[in-house]
Amino acid sequence: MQRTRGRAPTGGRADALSQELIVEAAVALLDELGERGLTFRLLAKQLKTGPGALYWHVSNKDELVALAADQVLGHAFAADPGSGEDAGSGLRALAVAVFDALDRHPWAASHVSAPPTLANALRLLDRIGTLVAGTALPAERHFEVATAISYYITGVSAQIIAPRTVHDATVSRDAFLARTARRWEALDAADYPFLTRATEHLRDHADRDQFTTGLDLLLGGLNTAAGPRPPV
Amino acid sequence: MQRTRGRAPTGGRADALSQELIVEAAVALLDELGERGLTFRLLAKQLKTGPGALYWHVSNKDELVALAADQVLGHAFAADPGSGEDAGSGLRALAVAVFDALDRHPWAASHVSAPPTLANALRLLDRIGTLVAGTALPAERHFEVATAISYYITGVSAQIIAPRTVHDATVSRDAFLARTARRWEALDAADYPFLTRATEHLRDHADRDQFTTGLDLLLGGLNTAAGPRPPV
DNA sequence: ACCTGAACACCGTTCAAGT
DNA sequence: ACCTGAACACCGTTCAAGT
Repeated sequence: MQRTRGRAPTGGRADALSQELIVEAAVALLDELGERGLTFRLLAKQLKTGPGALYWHVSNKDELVALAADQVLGHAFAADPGSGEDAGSGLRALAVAVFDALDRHPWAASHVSAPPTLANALRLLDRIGTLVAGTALPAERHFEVATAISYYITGVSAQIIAPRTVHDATVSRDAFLARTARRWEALDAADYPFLTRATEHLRDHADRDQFTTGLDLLLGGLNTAAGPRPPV
Repeated sequence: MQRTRGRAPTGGRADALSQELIVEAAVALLDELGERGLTFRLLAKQLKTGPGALYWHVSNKDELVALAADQVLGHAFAADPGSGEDAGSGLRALAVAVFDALDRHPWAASHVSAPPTLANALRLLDRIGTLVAGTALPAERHFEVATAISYYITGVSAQIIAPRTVHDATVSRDAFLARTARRWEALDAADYPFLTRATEHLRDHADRDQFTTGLDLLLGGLNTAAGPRPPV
């Protein structure tokens, strides 16, 4: 299970493999070729070994992709300005940093899963929880609220970002939205009264704004839940 | 693209294939064996044909799974009591119906993707939009708010439900939570001040409550956003 | 128009053998 | 302890041939 950590702990060959090295190379391949493009054969070739060698450091492809996605999640902490402000703005900044990190590595979005078990996912939930704990909310609600926020961040990011991994290779985002808008327009207005009038919004929408709209609703709900006390 | 619809439009053989038949059989196999267990060879055998025949009705496995997931989403409408109440309770009932439908078919959770293009996903967003339109919110915000709610429902459901498809075959949910709780306890309290104290909440938590906690926060935020008018 | 099934071009993963 | 690479047991998908 644990296998090697650390890089060539002394006396190892200079070009020794390690889980870090493998995950790093996997991220690069995933960025370039997507999840289907990542292959143990190809990855092994890049690292100048045989496919079997990789299995000494990761137990299978699922674990490898999960580790790679957690690596991407880690980028968010580098971008996040960190605390120093009130809980509300801290949560918002953190959420946006996660969205942006996943936005740059779309294949990762659908692989950040709950409850967290990997290093950076754990860090994320802990940070959210600590911010929530600095709120007017009663202590017994901290965990459920922190979890709800964490689920929103990763779940909604995945909803918005993951579809890109399917289409982007073949059609551009704009072309996809335009085609979808045309399909909505062609629907029967009696069956779909809302969608048939909403197509211009679909064409114009910015993904990041979609994410923050719901986020602000959720964080706004926090104020309500906490009662009329200092802003969260 | 379009291929056959409808079942044996007259003069067809009684046992003729159709997309509906294929999707129905796929749902059954997905329920039983999960996404990896669904195989064109196996599916063809169940339907007493060769694998090639399926490609006349669906273009590939991705499309088949997407259609199967949309089928599952359709179950939610059967369960939903429907309108007759205010927007807030209507949205809540619809959201919970979707969660429960996905809960019964966990493999589907990660395949409901946005923006909607398939029949039931379209219906869902239209229904949410219609409910939101019956709110005090200004009209120009209807689309973004409806989308935000829709993203919450499918995205957070997927976060909560999808992990089960990975573990359930090997370990039970309780065993997984217990193991995760133990890992959290073993973390350094200085690095993870929140998580190390939260493990009992993790063990006790009910998935469905996690979903509704965030949902109520989000819907509560709607009241704030709409100003002090009649409840949404 | 729709079905058949063999064949192609891959995969992830294992494992005996090496160093 | 770690690496090698051939081999196993599959896949999704295609396509010439049938009805």
